Amino acid sequence: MGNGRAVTLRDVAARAGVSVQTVSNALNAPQRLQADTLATVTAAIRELGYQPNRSARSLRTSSARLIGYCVARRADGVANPMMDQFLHALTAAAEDEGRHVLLFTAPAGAEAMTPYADLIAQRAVDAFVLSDTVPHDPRHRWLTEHGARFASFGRVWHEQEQPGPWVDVDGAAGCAEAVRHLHSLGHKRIAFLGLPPDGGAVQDRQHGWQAACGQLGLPTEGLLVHCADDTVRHGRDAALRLLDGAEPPTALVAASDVVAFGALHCGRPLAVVGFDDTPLAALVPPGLSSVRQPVAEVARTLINLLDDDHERGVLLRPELVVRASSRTTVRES
Amino acid sequence: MGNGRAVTLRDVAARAGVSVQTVSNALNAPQRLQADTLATVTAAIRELGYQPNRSARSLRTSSARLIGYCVARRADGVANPMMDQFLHALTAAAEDEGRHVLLFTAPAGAEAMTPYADLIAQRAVDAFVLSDTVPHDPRHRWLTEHGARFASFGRVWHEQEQPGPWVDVDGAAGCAEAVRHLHSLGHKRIAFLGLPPDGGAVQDRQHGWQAACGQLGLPTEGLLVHCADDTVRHGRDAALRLLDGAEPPTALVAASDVVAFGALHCGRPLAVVGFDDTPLAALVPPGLSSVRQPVAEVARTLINLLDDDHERGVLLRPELVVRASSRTTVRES
DNA sequence: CTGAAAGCGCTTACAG
DNA sequence: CTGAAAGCGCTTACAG
Repeated sequence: MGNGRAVTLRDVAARAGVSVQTVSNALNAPQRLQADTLATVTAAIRELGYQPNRSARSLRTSSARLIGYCVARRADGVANPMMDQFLHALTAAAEDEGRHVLLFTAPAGAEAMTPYADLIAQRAVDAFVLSDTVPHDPRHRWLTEHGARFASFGRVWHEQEQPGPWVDVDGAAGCAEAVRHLHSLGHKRIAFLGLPPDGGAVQDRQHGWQAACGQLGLPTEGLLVHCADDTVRHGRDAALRLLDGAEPPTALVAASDVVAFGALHCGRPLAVVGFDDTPLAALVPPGLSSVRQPVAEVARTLINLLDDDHERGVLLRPELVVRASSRTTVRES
Repeated sequence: MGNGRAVTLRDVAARAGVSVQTVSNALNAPQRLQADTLATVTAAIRELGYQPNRSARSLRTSSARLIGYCVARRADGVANPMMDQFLHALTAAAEDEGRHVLLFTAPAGAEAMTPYADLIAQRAVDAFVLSDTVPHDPRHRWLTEHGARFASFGRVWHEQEQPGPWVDVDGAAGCAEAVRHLHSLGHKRIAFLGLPPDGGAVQDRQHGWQAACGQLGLPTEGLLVHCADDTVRHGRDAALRLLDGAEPPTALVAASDVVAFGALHCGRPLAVVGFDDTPLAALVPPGLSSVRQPVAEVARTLINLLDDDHERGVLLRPELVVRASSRTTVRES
C-alpha cells in the first residue's frame, strides 16, 4: 500500500541531523525543543511527508485510538434511518479527537458479547460506543463489569441505575414541544400515536405528550392509541380509529415518522408531527413536521464522555422541525 | 480497558512450558508443531484466554487488517438508505476475512484525498473500499497512481477504462426484468421515470428499460420522462405528466424508490416498480415492488477483490422484489 | 521439531 | 536541551 517503503522516524532524524528522540519530541512535546531545532525537524517532517506509524505508536502507548461500534443487524430491512446520520457524526466527532471508528458485528443471543471480548483482548479498540439499545440490553452491565470504557447513546430503562456514561435525547421534551406547537396553532384535541414498548423511549415520549397536555389544560382521555407495529399501515389504521371515535382529535403527535406518515395519509384532515426527522420527512409531500434528534451533538458528547471519568449522563434537547403537515387549518369543533 | 494487564505470548509460553516462538507457531503455523505440543499450547491459550495484540502483530507484519471506508456526508439529509445495509454487509464480509472496517470522513473539494493520504502514510489501513461514486470521481485514479489497494462499489462512468477493481449492480438487467415482469401481467405501455444524470447509473437503468421494451415489441416513444430531483413530489408530477398525455402508460419503472412512491401515490391507477428496495418499500402500503441490489454479495465480492490482483470488474444481477404496487389490474386500452 | 535472537517503528524514562 | 537505550508484543528467518 502506498509507493515504496514508508518514511520512518529514523529517516526524518537523518535528514534533520538529530536523534530519533528529538523528532519524536518535536511531534509529542515540542515545548522541549529549542526553537531552531524544532524548525529544522519540522521542515524535515514536512519535506519527507512523515507521519507516525499507527501500529508502532499504538503498541508503544497501548492505545489504539480506535473506538469500536457495533453495526446493528438490519435483517428485516427496518433500519433506523437516523443511524446513518449518526454514524457520520460519530466518525467526524472521533476524528476531531484524533481517533477513528472501527466497525464490527455481533451475533444475537448468548454470544452477543463475544466480539466485544475479542476486541478488548486484542487491544484493538480503546473504547466502545453503544447505540440501538434494546430492552434488557446486557451490554452496559457486561462492559462495566469487565472494566471496559464505553459511552451509550440511549438509556437502558430497565436498570435501577444506568451502568456507565450515557447520552440521550429528551423525548418527553420533544413531544411536549410538539404539543405546544400544535396548541399554538389552535388545536385543542391532540392525540398521541404510540408504539409497542421498546424499553422506555416510547413511554418517555408519551409522558411528554401527557404532561404538556396537562399543563395546557388539554384532554388526553381517549386520545392515546398504540400501533401494533412501526409501519405506515398500522399508523394509518390507528389514526382512523381515533378519527372515528366520539370526539376525534384535530392533531396528532406520533412516536415515529413511519406511523406519522400513515396518519398523515389516512385521507382525513389531521395535523401531524412525527419523531426522528428521517430523511423522508422532508421528501414526502406535504412535508412532515418532526422532532429531530441532535445527532451531531450526541456524537460529540459521546466522544467527550469517553475521556470523562466523572460525568454520568447527559440529556440533550431535540428540536422541532416544522413543515406543512402540522399547518393544516383547524376546524371548529 | 479490560481488567488488569493483558495476557501476552510470554504468559502462554510460561504456562505451557515452551518458548514464545512455539506459541506463535501454534497460532500461525500449527502444522509445524507436534500434536502433543500443539495440544499443550492450545490448552494454555484457551485457559488464559489469550489473543494476540493487534498493534504488535500489525507492526510486525506491516498489515493493519483494517479496511478504510469513507462515510459520505449526508448534510442534506438525503441519505442513500441502502448504504446502511451495505455498511453492515461490508463489516460482516470483512470479519469473515479477519478484518475490520475503519470509518473516516473526507472534506469536499481539493482536500478530498487528504484523509486517504494520511491513512496510507500512517499505515492505518491496508486498503480502501469506495462507494457513493460521483461523476468525475477522482478517487479511483488517485489511489491507483499512489499504489493503494482498493475496490469500488460502482463504476466511474466517465473514464475510458475504470481504474482499479470494481463491483457494480447491473441496473440495465434489473430494469429489463421489471419491464418483463410488467409485460407478463399484461401491460403494453410501460414508462420509465428517470432522474438527472448521475454519472451513468441512471442512464444504465434507462437503457435496460429501452432494450427490454424493444425486445418485447413495446413502444417507448413518449414514455420516457425525467424528474428534476429525486423527491416524491417530482415523481408524482412526472407521472401525472405521462398520464395526462395522449397515450398514457399503464405501468412504470422508476429509477429510484423515492420517485416511484410519487408515481404510486399520484392518485391514478398505475403499476409501479421502484429501484433499490429501500426499507420503506415494504413499509408503505400497498408495498412497492422494487429492484433490490444484492448488497451482501456486493460486499463479499469487494472484500475478495482486495486480495485478487487479476480480476478487474464484477457485474452482479439485482433481484426484482414483487409487491402489490405492480399487481394492479390492467385496464384495456 | 523447538529455541534464542533480531527487529517492526515508535515513546519514554534516564543520563549527559 | 539533546542523545543512547530499553522495551511495547509480536513474527520470522536462523541455528541447533
